[in-house]
Parts: sequence; structure tokens; C-alpha cells
Amino acid sequence: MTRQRQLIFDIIQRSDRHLTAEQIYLEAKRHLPSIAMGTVYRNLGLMAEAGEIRRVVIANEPDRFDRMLAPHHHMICLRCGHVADVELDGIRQQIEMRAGVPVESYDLSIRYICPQCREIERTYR
Amino acid sequence: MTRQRQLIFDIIQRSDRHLTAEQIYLEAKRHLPSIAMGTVYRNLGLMAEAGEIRRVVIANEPDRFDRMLAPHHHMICLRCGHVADVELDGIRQQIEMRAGVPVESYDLSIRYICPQCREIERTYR
DNA sequence: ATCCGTGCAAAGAATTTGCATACAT
DNA sequence: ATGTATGCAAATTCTTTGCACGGAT
Repeated sequence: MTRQRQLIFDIIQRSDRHLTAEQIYLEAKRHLPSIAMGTVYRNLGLMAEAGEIRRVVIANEPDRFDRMLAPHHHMICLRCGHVADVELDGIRQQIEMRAGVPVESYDLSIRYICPQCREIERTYR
Repeated sequence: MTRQRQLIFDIIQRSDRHLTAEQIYLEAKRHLPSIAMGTVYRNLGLMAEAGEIRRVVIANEPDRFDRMLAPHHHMICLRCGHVADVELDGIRQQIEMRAGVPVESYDLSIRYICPQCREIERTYR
């Protein structure tokens, strides 16, 4: 556990948002200016692999990184890009049942308009 | 409807697989050697937008393109990369119900081991 | 004549990787 | 001293885009 890895880990733990590698890099740089992008990616990959953090895959978006919380899914707002958590348990079993084979893993990216953006939309239409 | 667009469209219609832009490009080139990658991407984007073909988004995979069939989902085999269709209707309503807001769209990438690869795995373990 | 789509090549975004060096053990 | 992780830069992968040109209306 190097200094840079601890820092990256802490940044993710401290945040309640879904940070991209670049956001993490920029934040890390403020505390450890010499840190390299490659180091960030390497450590994010390793920690995600080890199950210490979670990689959030959203279609056509850079990957984001999450602290490990109870299983949940993510929805991204098409207007403001904010990523919200949503509980959808049971989906995996659904898939397994209907597909008829064990699922190794899956990603579900849901695109929606968040309530605030929906309101703005309503106002200016 | 240009020659190149018709060709790209036909390649997708004729195939029962889920072709990447590159595979489509290579196949198109055999019939129309001057065709450019950019043209393929441009037309795939336009046709997908128009609903003439379907773009299949799989996490960490290049996009694939499908003829329009009844709504269905896709599973990719972690070993051989083959993309299989699977019917999972009702998932969208599930999501909407549990999320409590209208879903604009979503992508579901399911990773699994296909029966053949599972067999191979079993044999050599 | 006009306009849109093409071919080409260059640019882009996100991520990975090779390699010499620095660091901790 | 030994090995692993770093910083840096170059490479990769997938996709988009600017621009001059060609072909159809």
C-alpha cells in the first residue's frame, strides 16, 4: 500500500459522488503533485479487481469509481450528467432465470432525466 | 441513400451476427474497395439514429450493430466473445417501477460463459 | 449551380503499457 | 540487493471530425 494508492483510495471513500479517473487524478494531484495519471489508472484497476472499490461502467462515458456499498445500480441524467444510485436487486436473478445460464457479471446503464432537470425542462418549454 | 450506405445496410441485414464497425468496414471494402472507415461510422450512426438498425452497446467492447428484431438483449461470452441474443422483456418496466422515474434508455451488458466454452473449461480443468 | 455525402487524414477521448528510476524492505 | 510501484511518455483502441472533392439533382 503506497502513499499514492492510499490517497486514491481515500479520495474515493471521502466522496459521495461517482468520480472519473480524471477527477480522482486532479484531486490527488492537489495533495501529491507528482502523481501520474498512469498510476491512478493502475491503482484504480487493481483496487477494483481486488474488490476494494467498485468500477461503474456507463455506456459512452468514462468509467467511474465508487466506494463499495450495498449492491445497487446507477442512473445517469442525460442533461446534467449526475449519476444517481438506485436499488434494483433481483435483476440479476431475473436475468439468470430468463437467460438460463449463470451470469458472470453485468452492467446496467440507465439514462434518465433527473427531477431537477425535468423541472427546468418543463419551465422553459 | 448512397451506394455505400446501402451496402452497409445490406451487410447488417445479411448477417446473423453482431458486427463491429470494423468488421462491417472490412466486409464492405471487399465489395467497394474505396469505402472509408469514416463513412462506415457516419452511416452506422445515422442509421442507428433513424432506427433502421440497432446499436448494441457492450461495456468495454466496441459497439456492434444489429438488424432490428423484436426487442431483446445481448450477452457476451467472456471466453470466445460471441454475442448471443436473449429475451428479457419486462426489465424496462421493472426498472421504471423500482426507480420511480421514466427511463429514457438503458444498456444492459451481460457477461457469461457460453455452453461451448463452459464445456471446454470443464474438460481442461 | 447546388448540395450533400464521400474519402482521407488528422484529431480526440479514455485508457494502457514499456521502461528507467525511486522506494521500501 | 531485490523487487515492486512510480513517473513519464508513447502507444492503443475506438470513434469523430474538418475539409476539399465528386456525383447526383
